[in-house]
Amino acid sequence: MERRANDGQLQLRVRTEKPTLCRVCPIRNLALFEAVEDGLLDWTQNFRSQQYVLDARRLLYREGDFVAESFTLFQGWVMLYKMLPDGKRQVLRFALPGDFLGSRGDEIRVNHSAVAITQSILCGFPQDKLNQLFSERPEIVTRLISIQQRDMTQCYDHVMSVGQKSAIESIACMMIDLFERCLERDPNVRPEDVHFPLSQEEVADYAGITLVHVSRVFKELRDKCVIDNGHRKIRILDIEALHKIANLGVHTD
Amino acid sequence: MERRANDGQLQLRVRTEKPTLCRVCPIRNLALFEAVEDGLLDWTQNFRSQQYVLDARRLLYREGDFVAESFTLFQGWVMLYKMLPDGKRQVLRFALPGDFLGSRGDEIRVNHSAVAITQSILCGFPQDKLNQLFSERPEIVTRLISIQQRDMTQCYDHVMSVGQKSAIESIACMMIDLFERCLERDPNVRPEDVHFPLSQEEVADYAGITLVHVSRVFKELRDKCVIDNGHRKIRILDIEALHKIANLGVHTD
DNA sequence: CGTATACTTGATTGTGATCAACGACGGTGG
DNA sequence: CCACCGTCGTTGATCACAATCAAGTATACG
Repeated sequence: MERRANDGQLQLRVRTEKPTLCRVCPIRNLALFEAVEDGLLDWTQNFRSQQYVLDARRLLYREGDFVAESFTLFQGWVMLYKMLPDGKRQVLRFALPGDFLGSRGDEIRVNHSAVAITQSILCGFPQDKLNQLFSERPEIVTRLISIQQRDMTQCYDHVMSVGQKSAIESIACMMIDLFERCLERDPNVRPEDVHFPLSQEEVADYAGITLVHVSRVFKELRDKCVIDNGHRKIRILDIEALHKIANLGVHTD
Repeated sequence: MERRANDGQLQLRVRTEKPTLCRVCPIRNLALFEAVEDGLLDWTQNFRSQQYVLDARRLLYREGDFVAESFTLFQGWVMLYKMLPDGKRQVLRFALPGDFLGSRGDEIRVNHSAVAITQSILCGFPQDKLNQLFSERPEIVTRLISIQQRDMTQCYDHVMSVGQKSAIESIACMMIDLFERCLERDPNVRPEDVHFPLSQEEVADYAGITLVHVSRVFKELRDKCVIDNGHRKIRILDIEALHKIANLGVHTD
């Protein structure tokens, strides 16, 4: 194995442009503040420390770090992963706009790393302010619990996929999941315009197979006109076909 | 494939013996009420609906069910799993005494099933009472969030294990995890007395390999005097050796 | 004592890993 | 605009880990 030495610097820049406002946030319905009533949004705004920019390939945090801030991903794609001593990498999750990247407070180390796939914008919430917010607005706590439970559900699906499905099934599942999440974020987009900014290596490390094999599976799917792919670009052509391949369970919700 | 048709009835019996008291609960330090101060325990007690008994091999709930109650496992082992249409099963988690089995309320279907491995006792909390409890005791919400985050961390480790590790590494990880959790629950037990009431098929479905292969791996570990196993009984003989085999990451926490 | 469940072992197969080389594309600097 | 280089992707040959198929033995349990 012995792959990339994970030497990217932590490089979260404070965003210099005028920060966007919670009040008019286009992804709020997906995010932690979904539960907040409109009149309160200028107030919750104050609990956000900064908006940050994270360039592609830069680390948001690294396995073992103490992270004293949580984030809502506002724009871009962020990838969560873990590494083994022998250099093998497992991708745990692809975070899309609206997703909450929560730490466990500054006294506990995170057990995974997070890196930007594309240039990303994040809203930062210092842990202490977040705790204060939680104690004052119980509906936000309820929302957090519900977000965590959804994440757990997705993680269970992921375990199922990696543990029991064949390479092609696993990849089909993954494509369907990402596709649906993209549509959810941009309901008006034409399905044929949806694309994922992922390399085959990232797909491989998510699905628990090798990048060589991903290439072969992609070729097969290309030949069947199910997907199209190029340089860090994957496009779904036939979502129905993917569903047939994916071998989904009955209650994937 | 085409395995067992998952036809066990849901069979949660109300426990007839005198219910145990939260106030003197031996596993409270591991459970949801860890955060509750002693003086309040008689009060929290009232939010518990019943204590239940679930016999071995009986289902607590089934994938797709609406579950209107959450549980704290008081005694026994419970297994969470999902199934694929083709009969493949993925075990998601082994719940041990003190673990919280939380539903998402009665309007959302659970995406996995739960079955007792050994006869188990569970404390039941109806969702509405739980919500009331949460609104009155914020420290319990904090505790729930922290439990969920720990569960997430463990699920990430599981994905890593299933996705990137070899069969023997994956099994070694699993044994270490269970061993540590057993010691945590019974700090005074002699390590050589710890054993897991698991069949090789359950181990296989957790690690994402076949039961035949588990048998071969177990034989290898037996030959090296690392574990000992028999009829639904696995015993750790050499935890150090397991650590060497397990290929653990640095920050598994 | 008989039957079901759990486990073992051998033979064979196959999916996906590994090794290796090459090709395509995009970005950068001259 | 072109040459260069690094990243990304493709393809073929070979290998290995674990799956599958198939019988068998032990153990628990009624």
